[in-house]
Amino acid sequence: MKKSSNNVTIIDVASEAGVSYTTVSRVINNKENVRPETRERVLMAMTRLGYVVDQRARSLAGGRSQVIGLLVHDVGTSYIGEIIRGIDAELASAQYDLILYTTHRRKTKESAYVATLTRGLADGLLLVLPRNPGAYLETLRQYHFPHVLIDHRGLDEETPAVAAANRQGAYNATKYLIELGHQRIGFITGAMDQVCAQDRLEGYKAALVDHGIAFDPELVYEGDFFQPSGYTGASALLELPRPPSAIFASNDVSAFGVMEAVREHHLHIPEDISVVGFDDIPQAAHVHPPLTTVRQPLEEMGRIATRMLLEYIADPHLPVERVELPTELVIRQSCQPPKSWEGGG
Amino acid sequence: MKKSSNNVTIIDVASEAGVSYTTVSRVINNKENVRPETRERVLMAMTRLGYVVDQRARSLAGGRSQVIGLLVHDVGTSYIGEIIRGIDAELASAQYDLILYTTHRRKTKESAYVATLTRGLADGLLLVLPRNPGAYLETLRQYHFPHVLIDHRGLDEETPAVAAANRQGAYNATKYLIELGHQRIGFITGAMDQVCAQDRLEGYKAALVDHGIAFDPELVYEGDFFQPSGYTGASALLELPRPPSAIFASNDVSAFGVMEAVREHHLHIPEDISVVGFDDIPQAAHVHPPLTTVRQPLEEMGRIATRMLLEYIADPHLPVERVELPTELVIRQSCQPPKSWEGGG
DNA sequence: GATAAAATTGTGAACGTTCACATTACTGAA
DNA sequence: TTCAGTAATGTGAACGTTCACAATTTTATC
Repeated sequence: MKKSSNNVTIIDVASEAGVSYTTVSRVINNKENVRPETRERVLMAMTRLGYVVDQRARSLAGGRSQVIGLLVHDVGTSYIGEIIRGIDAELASAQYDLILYTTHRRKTKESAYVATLTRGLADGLLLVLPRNPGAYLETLRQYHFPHVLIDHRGLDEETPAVAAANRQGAYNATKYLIELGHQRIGFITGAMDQVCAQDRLEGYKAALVDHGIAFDPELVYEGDFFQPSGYTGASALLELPRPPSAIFASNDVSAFGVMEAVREHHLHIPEDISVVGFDDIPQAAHVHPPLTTVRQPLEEMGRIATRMLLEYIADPHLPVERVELPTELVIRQSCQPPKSWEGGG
Repeated sequence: MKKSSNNVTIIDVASEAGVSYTTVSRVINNKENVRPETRERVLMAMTRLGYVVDQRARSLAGGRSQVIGLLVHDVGTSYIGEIIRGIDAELASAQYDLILYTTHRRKTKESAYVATLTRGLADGLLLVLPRNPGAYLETLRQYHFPHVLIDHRGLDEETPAVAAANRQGAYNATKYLIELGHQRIGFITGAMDQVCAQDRLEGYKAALVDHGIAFDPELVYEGDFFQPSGYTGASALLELPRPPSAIFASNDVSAFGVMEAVREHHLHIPEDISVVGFDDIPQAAHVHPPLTTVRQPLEEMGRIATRMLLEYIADPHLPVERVELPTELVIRQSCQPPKSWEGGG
């Protein structure tokens, strides 16, 4: 790496301070049993020489690397962005750094990849919404490598995880639409290989049933959480012989697609059709009209997962913890009672 | 770190394959002068034992860490997200990983912090829009640590950098508005301690002058690139005795703030007032009406900067390269000729 | 003032690699 | 067959730490 010539090491500091290198190490790591004046002398020498610890060496020798890994499939979405923000905040106070692994890029066998991670620089791993968690989790568990899942319930009860109350959120949003008077409510699903997408669909169905509305498969369009799927899904729903008076999309981004489709059909939100999203990403408040959506506490999820992970790193034998954070319906201006509705309740 | 017991090292592989550990190292690093059958044997042993290289040891011993650092002040914005996407794509093909450093969090002296970075795991550093580049760049240069600036021109011609043609972009957008017939064009600046914000203001001014329109300081509101500043700026401009017929915001996010303010004044875009942004972040296309904006090739900037950085890492003595990528006016539906305008040109 | 106990400091090895150099094995020409 | 020259492999040290343990100093107790 040839990191310049002025690599001042623990040994340089030691001779500058007139002590052994172990003592310097003790000072760095705030170990006890160092005489105050010695500590002081070492500290002085360190600043005088501009010493800074080499994480690689430290980690190799058995310490912590002070780095945690974050495994995501795509950076750059505001969904991930919000989560990272929470992680970062929590990491900052623990003096940890963050290494980013994106899954979409590797060709290697997933489990082999995870093995690399565990040998790598990270002390622990955060996984956001992994596509095929099986491959990862098994390896991680086998290596006893600290890890926490975000926005995913994992394979079984033995996986530490932080998720949102997806089912409940979808239930409440659907209930809200029903109570506004909607009877035909379209639903755009997320990527159905993901548990959260399944949960949201379930919540939607449950609310219908609980309110005496028959579930109509015709009103459900299988999407994938991306905007185009919201667009095509809504287009299909709007062209039904009996179109819905409201559409509930499984995330905000696909709700934006729905809004686009509605506009192209020369209909207005919320006068002609109500729209609800899920996530409450920042721009949900800033589209027109502002989107009513189910708020997922993304930043907090990142925060809590990080806190859990740091605890596992400190003590790998802590019991498995699984957190489900509440979701909250954020009512904005994209919903109103359907046109045909004659009031009452 | 206690990374499980099954830490298979180069030495285990060596004895499994019946060669010395150096030979294994040679195979791993694809060095020449290894007999094909020996190589084969080592490879077999590696897979059999599930060997995976320890980056920390490799890096310590003088190799590459295969990690580059990314210094940003805030993750979670789609501006950064787009850039990261480009970086990530480029890194993937080079088998590099990405470590994220956020500046807003450290209390330590900036230059001391950078020193840490250079001793850390990264082989090089990418800096996105640093707040006070002086502190960083001096240290980096002094340490001969490979680095590339993104979206910032740096202190002098000696800093490798990738930026966008901010001045030209602002010029063209302003010109576009003028050619639509606008004479009073409001301008919301970015954070004026940043060069890109200064450049955009300059481009705006230059276009006015070139088209014989006197620059009116009353029409310029000093913002900070965030949405609220766009909102308050536009509110102020709209309440002027002679309000502008178009507002040009220095980035998309503040343009969203402008749109909000326009709506609150019960005016319509583009009928009553035209709005232009800068950046072309993904949601610019999805607000209502879709925002006309100056496209900055964010992803490409990340990509190119990364490619440059990797070259510097491979050969630190390469000459300093400075790239300015063109910007492009993306015309959507947020602009039209002003109401009062009677055609002609 | 001697002695054990406790606090402080130092020593040596280890972590898993890469690199410079030394050694051995192989090739082909005299 | 012998010798040089090259290709292939091995050896030893180094990278900068931490950790277990050994050695030393200080403190407290009688």
